[in-house]
Amino acid sequence: MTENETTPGSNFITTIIETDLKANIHNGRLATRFPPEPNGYLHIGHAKSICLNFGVANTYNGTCNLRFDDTNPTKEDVEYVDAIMEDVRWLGFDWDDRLYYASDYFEQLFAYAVQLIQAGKAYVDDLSADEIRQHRGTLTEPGMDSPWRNRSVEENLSLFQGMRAGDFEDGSRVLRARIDMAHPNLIMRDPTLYRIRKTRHHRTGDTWCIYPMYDFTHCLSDSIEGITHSLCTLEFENNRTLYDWVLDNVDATCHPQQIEFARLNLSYTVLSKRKLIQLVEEGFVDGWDDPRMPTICGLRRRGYTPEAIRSFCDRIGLAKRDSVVDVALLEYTIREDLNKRAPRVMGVLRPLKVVIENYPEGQMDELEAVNNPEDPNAGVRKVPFSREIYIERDDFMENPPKKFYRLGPGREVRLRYAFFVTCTDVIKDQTTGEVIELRCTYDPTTRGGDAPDGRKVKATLHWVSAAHAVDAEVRLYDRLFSKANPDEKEADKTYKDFLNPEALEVLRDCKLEPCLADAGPGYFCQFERMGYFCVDTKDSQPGVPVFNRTVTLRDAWAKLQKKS
RNA sequence: UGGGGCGUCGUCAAGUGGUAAGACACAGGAUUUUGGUUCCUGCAUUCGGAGGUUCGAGUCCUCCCGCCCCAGCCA
Repeated sequence: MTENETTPGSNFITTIIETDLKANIHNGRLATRFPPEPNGYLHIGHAKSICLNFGVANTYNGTCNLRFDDTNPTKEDVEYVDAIMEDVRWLGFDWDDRLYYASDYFEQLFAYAVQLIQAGKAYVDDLSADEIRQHRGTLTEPGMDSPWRNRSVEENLSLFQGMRAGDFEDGSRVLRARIDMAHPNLIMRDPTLYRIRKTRHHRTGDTWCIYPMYDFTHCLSDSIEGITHSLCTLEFENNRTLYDWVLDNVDATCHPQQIEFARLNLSYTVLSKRKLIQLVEEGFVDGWDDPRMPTICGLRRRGYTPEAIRSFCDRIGLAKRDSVVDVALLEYTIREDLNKRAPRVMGVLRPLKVVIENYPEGQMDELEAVNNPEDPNAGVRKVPFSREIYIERDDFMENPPKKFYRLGPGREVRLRYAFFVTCTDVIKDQTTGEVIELRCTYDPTTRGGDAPDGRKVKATLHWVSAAHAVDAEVRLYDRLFSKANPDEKEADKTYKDFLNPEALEVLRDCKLEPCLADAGPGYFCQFERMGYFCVDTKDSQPGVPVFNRTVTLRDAWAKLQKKS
């Protein structure tokens, strides 16, 4: 990847980093980390964090670790760690040998907890979860000390060892930091450090039955790894006080700086893990990699490229204010990337048969077509033309309105790279009145698409020779929600009520150019005038391709129609 | 109404006391064998509001308003 693709623009975090580097705060060292919990699939919001963390490491000659924050065995699974690694790699980032797991630090973390107990700064509490909540107080009232808050160091030590040894049941006791039950920041009212969970962990198995909490684990993991700047999202701002407290009250040598930034919100989509899970589990989509999903694997299957996603992340900026980025920007970045790279091909999605009456039966012509007008190196190809072809149903109107430039009775248009044709007759279904076929004549002197007499035509249509067409299924994808902010409160409605029924339309008798017969997974192209498409990685079979629409082309005509 | 944050164009976002970048979106126009691409043009006399300091304020001060986060043995 090129330098500027991974170089986020200047923002408040790069400003801090540059200042720190200049001041030699960490001996000129920069170390970041991307710390996902392996309890779900990565989505475009994670991509923002990945691009930030790996991006600044690249820019400032630092390092970025991949660390799994796997401290809650009830929610986590190796399925997710594998998927996360695949997605980070696919996005174009490399952690070299710096792959870590918080669970690797369980023994060290336990020792740090013992330090806290020995210093009288942590205690074993026998209160139930309910009682702890009741003792916590409220936003405006101070909490109350637990009756177990003043146990001796010896008793705490022995109890904590007992917790580790499995002597107590889940939920019967926790280890708590001994801070201040009247602290104005609720996070600091004797936060839980360890809980008992007799659950098998996907990496440590049954070695442990007590597991450290996020607030205790994260800062120490950062410290152990020598992280210099610990970048996280805004909802952890309150936790920073505890992050610093733990590091200040234990003999940690490295004290990273936690900096919070606003998480990504995208219009017309939801990004909360809880909602994404619901969409999958309740069958609103076909899985985590459903091309309608904002997950990395969904976007990948949809045809988004790593380059486009990185470009998007660079363009959205970074700040501390809550914001909603317009999904149009994401669509812009994929078009921008594919425009330069996608080969052009003709594909008729909703076919309408056209017979060229003055073109000899049984004859065939091979026309030369440019593979990509944006890329001379892409070369040319031959496209077969014959008496019977298909054009797009939307490219013909029996009673064309004012600004409709395409085909109509008696009108002449250009078939791309082929000939000028004029519509001479419209054939309809006797009973339904539906247009089922068009009769045209062609001008043989316009071969290639230019008229020797210099006459012009208002439209150029894509087409496919009927005899040579490849039949294919094409899936038209669109935005998952029809409402810009699906989370906005509206009388007894939830985001699920705003799912866009047109987010998926399956077309089964599409006619594609013959060169697409062997297109396999990984192939992407532009169907001229229609949009960018890619071969579906799951449902496509050799010889029977399935294409996914990644994004439409910008469409001035559609915009005009919408207006009227 | 405890504490922590945040308010600059429709949407993101620069700006760090010297006279409001850029991008997307939108609207015009030009070129075009994709109503695509590309190229031009327009798009905040004003920075949540009101006062104040200053020769000068989006930037500093005061007060007010609005939004977000925190009462998991989740992360």
